[in-house]
Amino acid sequence: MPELPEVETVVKTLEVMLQDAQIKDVHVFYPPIVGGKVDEFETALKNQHFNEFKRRGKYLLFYMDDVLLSAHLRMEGKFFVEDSSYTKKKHDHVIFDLVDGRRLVYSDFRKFGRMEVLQKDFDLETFHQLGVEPFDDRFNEAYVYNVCKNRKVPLKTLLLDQSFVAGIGNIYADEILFACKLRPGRSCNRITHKDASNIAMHTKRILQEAILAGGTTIRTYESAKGVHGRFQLSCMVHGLKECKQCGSTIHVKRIGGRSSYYCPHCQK
DNA sequence: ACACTGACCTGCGAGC
DNA sequence: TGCTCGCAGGTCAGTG
Repeated sequence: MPELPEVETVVKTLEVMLQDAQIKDVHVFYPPIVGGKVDEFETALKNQHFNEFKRRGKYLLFYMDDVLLSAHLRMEGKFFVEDSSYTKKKHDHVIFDLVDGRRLVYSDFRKFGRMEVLQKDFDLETFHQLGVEPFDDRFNEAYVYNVCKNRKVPLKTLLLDQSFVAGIGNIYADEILFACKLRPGRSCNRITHKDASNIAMHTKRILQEAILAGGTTIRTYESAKGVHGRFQLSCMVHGLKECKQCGSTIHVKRIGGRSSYYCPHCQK
């Protein structure tokens, strides 16, 4: 389940593998992935070079010669760089043939991922209603507190709201709230300035640590052909049965339609 | 404006 | 064994 740190790792890995590579041909096997406009998508990307690699929230951004290609992996989307002998597998939905003979393969067994071609000068500030980046200085105590005091949704729901802050998914939302000692179901408008400060601080810290964990494995990806962005983060609550800190039984509750893990003893 | 729900999709594990 | 059912995940359209 790629969240911000995984997307960051995938972008960095693809940058190493694909810098300056040129697309010779594009094959779309499942049209909804590109919004149904297959011809437009293929035509726009033919002969284009991969010039710059960026990330916005959980979106991958490829700056080409004349256009910007964005990709969202959703839950299961993966990019692989293969050689010319590669044959299409069942869950491959988009294949980019490169001029150097390699193939960039987009594989996604749930068909949830999406790609779109945009203008190069597309305003990323408002891209898909995305909010501030977690590492931006604007994501701070004052910002968190001011948004929270006007909202009544559970904190967990707010952290997953991409227009509040871009890039946090279900796993990190649970981990951030554990670090802040706040229950996921706590209403936004019932937090203190100190809580807001903790949310901003722990969000940055946890995402940064996860990026570093993912980053250390980039070399492995280079030798292998796959680009997974799969990092090993030791979770403190998400997916666990017992709290690592106090041994209490972890509770699982559905909040905002998602499974939310928390320790009833450590989180108030 | 905000809050909530269902659709999208497929593999897998639980229960019958 | 073989079937059905529900869950997992992020985003967005639709509804209240």
